[in-house]
Parts: sequence; C-alpha cells; structure tokens
Amino acid sequence: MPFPAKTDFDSILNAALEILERDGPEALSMRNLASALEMKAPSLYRHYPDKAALETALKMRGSELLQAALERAIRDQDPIQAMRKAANASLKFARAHPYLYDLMNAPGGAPSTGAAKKLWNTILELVGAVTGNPDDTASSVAFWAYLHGFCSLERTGMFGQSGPKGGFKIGLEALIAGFSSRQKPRKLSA
Amino acid sequence: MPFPAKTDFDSILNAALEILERDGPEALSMRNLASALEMKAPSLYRHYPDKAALETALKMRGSELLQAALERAIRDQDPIQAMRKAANASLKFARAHPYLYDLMNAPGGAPSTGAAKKLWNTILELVGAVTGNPDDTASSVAFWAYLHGFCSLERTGMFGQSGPKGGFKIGLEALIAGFSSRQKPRKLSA
DNA sequence: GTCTATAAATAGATAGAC
DNA sequence: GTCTATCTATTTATAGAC
Repeated sequence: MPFPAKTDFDSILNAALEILERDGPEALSMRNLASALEMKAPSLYRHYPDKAALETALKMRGSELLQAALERAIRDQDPIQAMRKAANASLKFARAHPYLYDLMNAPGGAPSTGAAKKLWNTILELVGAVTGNPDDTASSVAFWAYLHGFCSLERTGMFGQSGPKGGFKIGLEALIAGFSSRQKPRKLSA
Repeated sequence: MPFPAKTDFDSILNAALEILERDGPEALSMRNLASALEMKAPSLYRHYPDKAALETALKMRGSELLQAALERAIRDQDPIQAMRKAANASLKFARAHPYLYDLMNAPGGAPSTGAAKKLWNTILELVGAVTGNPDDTASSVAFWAYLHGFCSLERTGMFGQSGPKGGFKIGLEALIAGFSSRQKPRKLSA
C-alpha cells in the first residue's frame, strides 16, 4: 500500500506511539495526537472511547514489541546463552523505547492482555529451559525482576555519570549460575 | 502574639508526605497541600520556590527513611545475613510507602543529594562486606537492581493474584551465592 | 466521521493588599 | 508571612452541526 490507511484504530495507535517515544508522555494529549494526524481531538473518540483505552493499546503494543525482540534474540540459542541474549535484548529495548517502557511498567499498569501473557510465557520457557522446571514461576520472577530493575535504575538516572560499571553482567551471571545449580538438584549448604 | 508563622519548611514537607502517602501523587497539589495546613496555596511559595523543590525535598526524605530502615535492619548482622535483612527491609519499605517509593524512582528523578549518597554508601558497604571489595560498584548495582526490580514489579501489579511465589528469595540467594564466591578471588573464565 | 464550540475541571504560579 | 484575586495554560471529554 503506497498510501497510509485512512484514520482508524491502528493509525491513531501508531501516531500515539510516535509521539510518546519522541516527546514523552506529557506530549501525548488528545489534541496533540489529533494534530499529528491532521485531525481534531473530538474525532479520536470515534475510535477510542477515552484516553485510557489508548494507553492500554499502547501497553499491549509495547508487550508485543518486547516479546518479538526476545523471540528473535533467543532463537537457536542454547538455554543459558538464550538467557544472556534475552537479558541484553531487554536492556536494549528499554533503552530504545524509554517512554514506552515507562508506560508498560507504570504503577497499576499491568493489564492481563494476551500480549502480556505471551511475553510472560516466553520468560517462563526461557528460564524453565535452564532450571529444568517448565513452569518455574519463582525463578522467572527473579530473572524478570533483575532485568527490569536494572533497566529502571538506569532510566531513573541512578547510575549517574559513572555508569553501571559492569553490574549488569555480574548480577546476570550470578542468577544464571543459581538457576543452573538447581537443574540437577544437590544438597547446598543453605 | 504578633503574627506567628503558621508553618515552615518542615511542616509543609510533613504534610506533603502525608498527602502523598495517603492519597497518591495526583492529590499533591499546592492547593490541596495548603488546605491540609489550613492555609492558602500562595503562602507555600514563601517556603518553597516551586513545586519541583517540594518534590526534591520529598525524595530526600524518602532516601533518609529508607537508609535509616536499612541501617536498623543490618545492625549487628554478619555480612550475608545483613544482605538478607536489607533486602527484606527494602521490600517492606516499598510496600509501606508505595507512592513515595514511586516518586524516589521516577524517571529523571535521581538527585545527587546527600541522603541519596548516604543510602548508596550503605549499599556499597553492605555488598562490599560480602564480596570483599569495599567499593564493589558492579555487585552493588546488581544487588540494588534486583531489589528495586522486584519491588517495582510487585507495585506495578505484574505478579497478579498468584503473587511472586517465592521468587524474591530465590533470586536473592542466587545473588548472594554469586557475590560470596567472589570473596576469595580465583581465576574466573572471563 | 469529522468538524466547531464549549463544557468543566484542574494545575502552577504571581501581584499586590495588609 | 499570609491573604484575596487572578492570570495563564492545560487537560479530557461532550453536544450538536454537517
């Protein structure tokens, strides 16, 4: 299609994503969004009942993008290497889409959409392949918490000028080692 | 009595903290804050130049509170147990002060205040005592990222009804094990 | 489906009286 | 230091014409 589709659900969503990623959440007003589409704000309400619906759609889109990035990153990798690739892909995603990443992780912002579930299932498979438990919620939570925490702190500016100084790899390897050691259970000293 | 001041810097800060923690960030307007102090909004500007200054002060207060909680938690503990206590204290803090925690970790919200530095130094000491390196930035970053990530995901609602299912302890112990193994340096591959 | 016009509410911040 | 009054700007959202 040489010409973009007429204004509809997806066109609005794409424009919203572009504004969000370029200018941040404060720039994402219905007026500004309509303006980018060469329309007036009230017209948007024919396609989205309210702004919350638009934001929900943006979160879903974010989950899809991240999930796709993870799938690409882990393809044809052995389990442990897949975790490393997934970790780096997550970090890359958060850096490339900071405002979208913020929105996806905003307080009270975890809708149980299909996209979010699919993303979570990808994590579960990834971690399960290392721990040997295909539904290892606990380890997956730990893995995801670490990745998100690092992305979030970096985004906050917590690392300052000095940067994270290799902290990402050290924590990641410690988690991988911990997960791997549980694959073939043996007595551990506490 | 000749016109005693109705309020001051700290009284305003305390009221702001109370509003933030009880009703969330949207309730923290200058009007609402003034009202809680039985004042009018313009009066607040004699004590804080603008709202950003108030928020900066709130972040500092948050850092102080968390730092104090960590200090209490780790007192008289051996290094590894101190990490466990600190981790639980952080989680407890984030749960007890969700909106303040959000504000402290808001994007672009890491002011280099004395309180924030003191907090970070506490983490460095804590982790350094385990790894044997008193200035182990990398390991500290990993530790902090994990704690924050878990708190943040829980806050977002990412764990849903099922809860994190023991993921906190598993990741924490994996990190501790990884840090401990580095205490007595030996040749590592990479 | 898009428009004009406007409702209804909110915010941060300032001027100047006392 | 606090007040009244107000400015300025913004937002989401709706009513009703076309």
